[in-house]
Amino acid sequence: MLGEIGVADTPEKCIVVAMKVLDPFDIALLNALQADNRATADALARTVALSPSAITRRIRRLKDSGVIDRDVSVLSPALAGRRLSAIVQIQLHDHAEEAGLAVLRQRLLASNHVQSCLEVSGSFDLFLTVTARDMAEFNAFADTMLAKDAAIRRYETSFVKKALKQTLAIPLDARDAG
Amino acid sequence: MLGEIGVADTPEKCIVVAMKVLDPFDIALLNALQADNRATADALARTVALSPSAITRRIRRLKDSGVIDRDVSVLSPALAGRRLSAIVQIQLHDHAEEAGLAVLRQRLLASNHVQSCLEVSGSFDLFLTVTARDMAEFNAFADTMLAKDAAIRRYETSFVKKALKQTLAIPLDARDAG
DNA sequence: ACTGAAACCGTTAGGGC
DNA sequence: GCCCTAACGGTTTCAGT
Repeated sequence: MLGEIGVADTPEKCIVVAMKVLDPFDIALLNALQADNRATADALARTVALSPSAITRRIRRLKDSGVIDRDVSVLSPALAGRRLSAIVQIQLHDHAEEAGLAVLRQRLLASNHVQSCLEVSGSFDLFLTVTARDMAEFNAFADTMLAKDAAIRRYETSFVKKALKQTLAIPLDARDAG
Repeated sequence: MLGEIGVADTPEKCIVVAMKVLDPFDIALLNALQADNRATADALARTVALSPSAITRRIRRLKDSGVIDRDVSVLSPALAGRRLSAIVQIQLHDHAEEAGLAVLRQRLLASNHVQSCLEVSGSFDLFLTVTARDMAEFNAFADTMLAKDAAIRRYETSFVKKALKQTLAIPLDARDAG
């Protein structure tokens, strides 16, 4: 569905395969949808200066071209607050084999306890956000997923006391237009 | 934006009041909607063993009661990959005044460069995920938001080399019912 | 300069809820 | 009533003659 990024056969234009460029209308639309994707075309038409049908056409196009990856519901932070969230910073072995790393990555991505998994620069290599019902479940996760893994040299855990903000929205502006 | 757990100070925040319990149908619905909130009631009815009209009723109720906080579009990771993401770990001054902290928190939450802001245990106090168009914009953010702030003792930045996974989904199961 | 295709837009009418 | 979808007609752009 979505092309791989940045294989720059053409320097500027290949943001997404089927999507030439994003014009200011697309930018406005994407920002609105990142805040509320259940807004009706009529409602969006009041914000974006387009007709409802033009809105729906563009949304359709943005989705088909893969600019919009998915549409999801976000549960209440209050609900999340009843659970346990942890930040896990992982240091890998310097000479870890790629095969072992691939297995680790795959296992982490497959686990629905893992909310985010980022490769980072610095003294640690991987950065996880982990969610669990309680400490027992987190310990089970750590024991089975992290402690035994041969590619992991060490890891450090910080527990989230309070989530003040969490979003995946990317703020776009005119400079993101093609 | 974020509700305190179980504290009903404002109508929108009191989650469990309007929502007595989540039964297994609600759990299944929430898991489905966290993956795809544009799924039609008919499609959901094939997964969840309920009629389409019952589905829409329940979704309506979950939204009104605040269990579902919001519905959003998530942009392509490929688009995000063109930008710069950073993890910023912040250590506050031991004797920082609450007033200064509140100002800092508010400024961080108001910035749309800040994707997540978490209070954590451990040697650092705050945990940020920051998105910026490029290094220049990130530096501008760090200079204006972090470097000058009196409440901040020090901060460490790790740059995201590759985002392998990012979601806000909370995996629910039968034990979350009741 | 002319033309035809393509990509837009906006307005409609029909169907569901 | 509102909402979504599909189809129609008008406008602009641009390549090629």
